[in-house]
Amino acid sequence: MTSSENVQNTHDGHTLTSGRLRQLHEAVLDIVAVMNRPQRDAFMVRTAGIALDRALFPLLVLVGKFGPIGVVELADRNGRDHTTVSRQVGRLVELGLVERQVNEHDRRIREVILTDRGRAMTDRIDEARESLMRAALGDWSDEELGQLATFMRRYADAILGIPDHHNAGDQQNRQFTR
Amino acid sequence: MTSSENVQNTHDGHTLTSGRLRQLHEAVLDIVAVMNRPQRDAFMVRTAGIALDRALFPLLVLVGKFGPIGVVELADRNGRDHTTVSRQVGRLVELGLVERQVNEHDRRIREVILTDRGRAMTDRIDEARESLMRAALGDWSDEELGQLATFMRRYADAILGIPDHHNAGDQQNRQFTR
DNA sequence: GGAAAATATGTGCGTTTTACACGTAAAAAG
DNA sequence: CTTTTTACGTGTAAAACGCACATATTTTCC
Repeated sequence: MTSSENVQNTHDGHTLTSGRLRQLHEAVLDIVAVMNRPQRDAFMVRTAGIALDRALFPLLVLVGKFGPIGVVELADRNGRDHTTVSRQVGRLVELGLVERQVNEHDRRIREVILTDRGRAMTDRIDEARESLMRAALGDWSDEELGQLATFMRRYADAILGIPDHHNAGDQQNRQFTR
Repeated sequence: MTSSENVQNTHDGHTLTSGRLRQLHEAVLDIVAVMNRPQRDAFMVRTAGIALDRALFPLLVLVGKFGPIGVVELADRNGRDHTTVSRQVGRLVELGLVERQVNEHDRRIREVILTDRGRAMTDRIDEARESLMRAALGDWSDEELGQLATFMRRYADAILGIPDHHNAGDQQNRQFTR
């Protein structure tokens, strides 16, 4: 049952070697590692010139990117329980960086949106990130960048499409805490 | 200073539009979101048939992928302080999933490696992940998959290359806690 | 139309996770 | 060979987190 030569036919006749998938997974792990580096956030926040709790930074960025956005969706994108995110949003409100507003079509949803101050901050963060990305990707050709972006988008959509699923709390909702 | 038409020349004459970079960043955010979903880990762990604390799972996978690996490097890949990871490794040792061994050439480093039991577990996790990936990427052609993997690897290397850097704690080592 | 189920959000509260301060040991730099 | 840097670990206290539970709104279905 070693997987070194494991090959499996897919429904439409293509084959995916384990090796290729592992290679892909390894690259993704590296990317996630970089994105999860706290120093990375720290640099951006410092550039933006504002002190912000570690846990709040990714939320602010997500609100900027995907807002107006509900707490549950925000929690999903952030990989945290919605109760945790709810509290963190509360802190962002206190800091004057975001606001809540009831969704027009579904009054259960209290959308989170950036305030002017929050927008100013994410703008500076975007600039900092863009600067870093330019430095990292400066030697890529325009065509290559286009292909990269296309593949990334397509891959993201593919894995986003995996049924939320498998996991979907069954037996108990409890997490598997030891 | 709006960025809608912001274009900047790079050292070798190419241009990177902000739009393209933003598009790329958004895709990366989606990917990271999926990877960070706790339910995802939960599913894998359940598949592997063993209860494992949430925080321990990513470490086990990293040790399997990159081990033997030192605590500091593990901490970097995991985006946590090395003291945190040190303790978590201790727990993995207690669970009999990993072992520590002093590096032969640098006795400061206590490499972390999988035990047979740990390897058996990561093998099952790998199978579960592979199954998910096949489901998600089953309709990609072999050529496309190759390109995807290549681009991912190249992008990972590019951002891994960003000097650890900018951030590098200066004034104080203290994190920017509020 | 209305009961039942599903979804979105939020608070109480105990647990888990995390990082800073500090110390030791080994290697690298000078 | 002294100084600096790097790797690792423990004490301690705070931050982050999630489950149980409750409310409000929408959706489902008979």
